[in-house]
Amino acid sequence: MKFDSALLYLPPPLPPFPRQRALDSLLFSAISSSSSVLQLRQIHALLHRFGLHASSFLVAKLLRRLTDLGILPPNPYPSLVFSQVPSPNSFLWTAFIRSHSPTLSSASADADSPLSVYSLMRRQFPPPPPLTFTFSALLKSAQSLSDGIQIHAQTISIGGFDSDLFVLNTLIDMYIRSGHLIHARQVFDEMPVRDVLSWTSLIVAYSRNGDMNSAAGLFHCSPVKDVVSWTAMVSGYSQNSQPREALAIFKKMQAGGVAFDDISLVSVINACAQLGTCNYASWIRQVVDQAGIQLNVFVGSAMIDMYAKCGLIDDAQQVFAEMSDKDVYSYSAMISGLAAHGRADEAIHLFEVMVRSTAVRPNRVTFVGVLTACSHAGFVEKGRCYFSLMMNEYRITPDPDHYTCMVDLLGRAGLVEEALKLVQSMLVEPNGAVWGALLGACRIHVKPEIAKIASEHIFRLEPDCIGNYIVLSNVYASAGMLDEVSNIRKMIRGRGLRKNPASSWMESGDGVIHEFFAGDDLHPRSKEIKEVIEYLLQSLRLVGYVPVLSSIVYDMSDNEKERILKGHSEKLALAFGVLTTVVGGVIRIMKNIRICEDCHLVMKMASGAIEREIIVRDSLRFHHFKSGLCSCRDFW
DNA sequence: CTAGGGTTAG
Repeated sequence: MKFDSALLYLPPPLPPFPRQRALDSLLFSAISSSSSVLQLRQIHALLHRFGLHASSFLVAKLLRRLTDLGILPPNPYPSLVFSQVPSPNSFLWTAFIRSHSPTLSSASADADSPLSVYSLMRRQFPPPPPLTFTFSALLKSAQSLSDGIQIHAQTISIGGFDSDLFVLNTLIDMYIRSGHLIHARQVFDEMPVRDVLSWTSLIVAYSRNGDMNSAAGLFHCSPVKDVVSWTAMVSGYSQNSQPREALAIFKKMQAGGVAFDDISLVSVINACAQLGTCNYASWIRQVVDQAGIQLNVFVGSAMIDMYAKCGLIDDAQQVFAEMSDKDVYSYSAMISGLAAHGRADEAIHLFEVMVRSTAVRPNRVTFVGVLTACSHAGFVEKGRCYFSLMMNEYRITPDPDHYTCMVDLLGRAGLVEEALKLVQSMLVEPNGAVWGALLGACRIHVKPEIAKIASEHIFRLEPDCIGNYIVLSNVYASAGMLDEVSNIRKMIRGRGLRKNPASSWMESGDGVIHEFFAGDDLHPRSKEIKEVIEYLLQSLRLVGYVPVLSSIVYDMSDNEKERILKGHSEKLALAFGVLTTVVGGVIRIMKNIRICEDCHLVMKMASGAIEREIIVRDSLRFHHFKSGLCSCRDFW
């Protein structure tokens, strides 16, 4: 039997008197705008008073509002509300089915599942005709593939809806949610008609799977594109760490005359954060301002994060101050940013303000930020306090990220044995980062025995990560264990790993990136760069600079060590900065590994000698060098 | 009434 679906969309029959219709719509909007169960109960009482509690129209709205507020069965209230309607229509049944959506908590008993409510509906006499919404509600609540297939079968057996665009889109969505992209794709391929939603759903699914090639292929073929599908591509690239592609597709979107909105910009801001350069930061700020986009929590948090990652921590703070609404993301982004810039006191202060004077509750990410702040500043006791505060007060079970912070905190402060004990006491399996933090501590404090333990785990977890081998080799070299050093070298060769070279780079005013490798003379201005370094180091010697030869752990003559130190890539970048930036301007350098002691000393002294602020972003954090001092207070 | 968004460690 087929239904004429057009008939089903007719509005409910008009009530006899206009007065009552006005009352209906008054109550309807009252329900829509109510934000608590108490209010809904009061409205429900009003429905009784006016004899409207049997109205499918109003009760369906009431049920949907209850569902949105999370008042779901097994709470008896929705069923009570429903049961007061003697002959519910299809809309009300659908709302009732929706209210049985399985949520976070109790796996609902079979008798309470949306599907069983649907069977109940079909057993009515005469059965209310199902709507496309009915199947969409069922599909949305499907928890498993078999649920979904069963529901899909129902739509076919009843007929009429098996080729409905809305139902099929929901079906695609169901397959994607249950992780069956291939089934989703099959439905998509067999659909008689597709709209922009069908295309976008699949594009997003592919990009969440990390498959941007398939996503881009689909996007390219899609005959209809709108701001949402374009944004899906931008965010796909940005979430898959392809910021340049994200920006490229955003520019294409603009060129195509598609107006962006705040949601699109969030992904673009994110891409700029990954690039970490000031030019893109100021470009996107202009785009945001010119378009008159409000700094809501999404745009604002993304912006805070971006400024922090571009080394513009003051701008990040300014955005934070400008935001009228702040949530846990905004606070976490600001706290992590301050932590990365070594401004631990401010990070901790902000955390205290947040918990004391706002209703914002910290989450696990917030604590990662607070703990990193402590570890970057060497606040051992404070770090311990926040770690237990997190567990005891906020009932957050520490995850490997939190342990990484704690191991780093203890280990860097010299409590390497305690850090090892902490790792061994973990209830969750330590990951590579946790062991890596411990290994890093062993390098600073030369603990070859513990380094051996850490590296055994880390080589198992991250066999291809070259950095770990190098750190271990440096520990052995510092301890004078030369046999072990050559063993590591053999290991690296045996596993076919290659060093990715240390490099530093700078962005010039026109946005071009200039990259330098240790000891290279590839840059066109290499000759001048060398001259600047020579001149700079010589003048620094006059005010007491002595090369930190211990930064080179390998066995060679002091002259050779000095020559190598001179060629470190951040020194090349510094010299290039001196040559190319305006007098008095900030010199910003980025670096793919950690800065060495000798370069750190040179940066400090140079910042005083040439009266320039120098900001170095190494692989872990920012150093702000100014007037002969570093923001890290020489603790890194 | 189904498609796109922000904070996380070595």
